[in-house]
Amino acid sequence: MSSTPKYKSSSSLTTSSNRQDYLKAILSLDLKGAKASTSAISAKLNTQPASVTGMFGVLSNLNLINYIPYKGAKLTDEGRSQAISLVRKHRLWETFMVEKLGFRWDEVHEVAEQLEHVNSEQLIDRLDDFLGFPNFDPHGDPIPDSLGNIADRRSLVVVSDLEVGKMASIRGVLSSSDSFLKHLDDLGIRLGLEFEVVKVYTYDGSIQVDSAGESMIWSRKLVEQLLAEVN
Amino acid sequence: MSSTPKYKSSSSLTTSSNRQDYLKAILSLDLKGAKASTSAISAKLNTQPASVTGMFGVLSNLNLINYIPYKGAKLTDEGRSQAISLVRKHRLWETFMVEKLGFRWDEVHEVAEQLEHVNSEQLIDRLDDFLGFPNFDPHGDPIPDSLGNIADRRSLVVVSDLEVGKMASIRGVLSSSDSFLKHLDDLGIRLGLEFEVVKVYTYDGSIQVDSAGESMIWSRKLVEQLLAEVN
DNA sequence: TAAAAAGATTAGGCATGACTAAATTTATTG
DNA sequence: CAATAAATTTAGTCATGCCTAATCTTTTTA
Repeated sequence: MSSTPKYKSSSSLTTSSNRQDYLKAILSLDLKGAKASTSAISAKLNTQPASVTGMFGVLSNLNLINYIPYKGAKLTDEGRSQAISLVRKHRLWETFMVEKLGFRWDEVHEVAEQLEHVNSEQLIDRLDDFLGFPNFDPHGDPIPDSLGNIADRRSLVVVSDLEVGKMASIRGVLSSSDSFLKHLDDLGIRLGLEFEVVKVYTYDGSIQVDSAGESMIWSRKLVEQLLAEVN
Repeated sequence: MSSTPKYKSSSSLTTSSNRQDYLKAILSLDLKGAKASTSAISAKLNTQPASVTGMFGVLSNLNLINYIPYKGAKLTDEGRSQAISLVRKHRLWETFMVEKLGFRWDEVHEVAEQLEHVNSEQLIDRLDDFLGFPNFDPHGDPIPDSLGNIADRRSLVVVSDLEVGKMASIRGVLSSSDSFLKHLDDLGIRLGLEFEVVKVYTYDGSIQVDSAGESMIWSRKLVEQLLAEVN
């Protein structure tokens, strides 16, 4: 006798936007070293734990996760690959909105949540090209490449940790508060800005930098929230 | 006694992507002067007429259409406004894909169908700005502005109808066949290309044009498929 | 280590949107 | 103008995902 499956599996080629959200949530917990429990996922997605149990059954049948009741879910290779693809899309769209459309770094998340579900590998690869194959998004988070490889975020350093004489480029921020981003705007500090650390004032932790022939002083509070990539 | 509504109305603030598709289909028929019958809509959306009847009930309760059973549907002001907003999004995204990402004019429709459902007026207004507030999409169809005004497509002319001495810019095509678009590519004819009609050869209908200091001859078959805006 | 608390799963519903088959209305035509 | 054909609507289902309430498991704690 054939065993009846506990959960119905849908046989579509593409993973629905809904299911993709679950995969992304599981990946996000996994990267933090946390267990993908039904309660943790339900908190992330604003649903009820019971709904998560149901979806775990579906994703399990689709071989996107390995799910052991009461023990949480783990992404399969295919599930992880799809989740990383979503992260790639999300971060590329955020980069597009900030760099090309002039949005502030804290305004783009929600819209990117929608854009990431647009289904076209060609679109995203061309967007990647259009943006110059960036390695990091406006928040300093690494953008996976088209093969799913993720640059090491550790290659970014907080500007306050840079030594005198170092050349570097602004890549992201640790804080996305409105006042902070406005302040950056006022000082002309944008993504990609190249600069050299000229002097570090140990008295108050501020540093003097040269950028595009101009010299300025950045406060300690400022440089502790700025991420850069050493050139 | 209170009358029970024939169809349930959902009380969400935003119109679901699904319902938006219906509004767009109704608008499209309306612009062609055709009646929005259940069969016509079902053909457009690849569904069954019975499904359309159901959705007409829903849209009617939401005051997005006026629906009289057996008589078809008409958009209300609100319904029309939402449909036009979709068309705007669709055509701006198509323009973006062609002009910025290098897609061909016949490759962009399906992806734009997805992008048009991204919900953010700010996003689309900034995209419009980024693209330079274009009046026509790559197919020569007018792009509604942020207030819903649509330019008159009649301000475009087929290049074969231009008179000698006229300055004009390429704005679209009548055919989107692969071979035609490749041919345009070969000749360096792109959207926005400015040119002047120098001579019309009545013998075979070909015309001589000057563009960016260069002179070339376009065949009759070619110019009958090209749309331009007189400068 | 047994009882209580916390977490997860099952059971039973509901809304959205789609489908098929049957019934009804409108249009066509002999 | 009646009868058939075509179009439309109604009735009854189904899949996806969500919810609440009730029932397990697992973990904590006395």
